[in-house]
Amino acid sequence: MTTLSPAAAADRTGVSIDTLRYYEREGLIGPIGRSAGGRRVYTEEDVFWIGLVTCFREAGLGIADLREFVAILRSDHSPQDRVVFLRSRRAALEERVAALHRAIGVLDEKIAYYG
Amino acid sequence: MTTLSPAAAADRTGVSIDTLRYYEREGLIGPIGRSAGGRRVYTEEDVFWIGLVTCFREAGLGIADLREFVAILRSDHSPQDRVVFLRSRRAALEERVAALHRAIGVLDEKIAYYG
DNA sequence: CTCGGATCTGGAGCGCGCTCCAGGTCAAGT
DNA sequence: ACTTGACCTGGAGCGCGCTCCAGATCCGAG
Repeated sequence: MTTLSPAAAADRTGVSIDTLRYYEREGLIGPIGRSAGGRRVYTEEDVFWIGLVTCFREAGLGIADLREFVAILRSDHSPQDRVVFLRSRRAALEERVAALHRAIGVLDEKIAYYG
Repeated sequence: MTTLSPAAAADRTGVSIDTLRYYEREGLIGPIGRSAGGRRVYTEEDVFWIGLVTCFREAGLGIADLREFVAILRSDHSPQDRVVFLRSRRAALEERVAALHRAIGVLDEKIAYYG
């Protein structure tokens, strides 16, 4: 199984080493395995999960939101509970999309005015 | 012409008095007129402009972005320059929409998995 | 005229999400 | 063995966007 050093993981994910440690402290990823000497060893699975976290961060979710997300997915909640949670998160993201479209609409008005 | 006290303006716009002052300091709105005694007097036009700023804030634009936006719209730039700027802002917002859709897609996968 | 609530200013404080630093450890090359 | 560089931990620092506070001023109600 291929594993990655902290530097390699940072390179692969586009997330800085400091931020990877921060995410781990906050419970968003990991816990990450360690080598005999105590260095972090990232698996492909870790990298995948970091990708998910990054995706949500880019979408504007906060650290607390993601912590909750991780907690729900890893807990022993029923599939129904998970779906309820996931749908509520989805609705929140749709509302952000709507806010963006409102702003884009304003820009389009201005562009039409000057264009 | 109807004008509004700070409290009324805050009530109408949903923006706190402190934040209205902050936006004014930062050059996002105003300058707001003053009464004989030095209190702020908000016009309907001010309220409209605050609405625009709020719209962009809700869409995730930062204070610096909005300051630039205001500066461009108020300056004597040519219509072409304004349109170029507005289009670049529009593209940035579209990218945010794309990021949100990626995240929504991830949620949909999870929902499909559990649902 | 007095009282109390709204507002003023300048500046401090705060939560978030990193980012950086000091001081020490581990590991590979020479 | 020695050097060098990546990595470790705990904690400080920072930029953003407010939010709150102290102390002073204004102004409408009684």
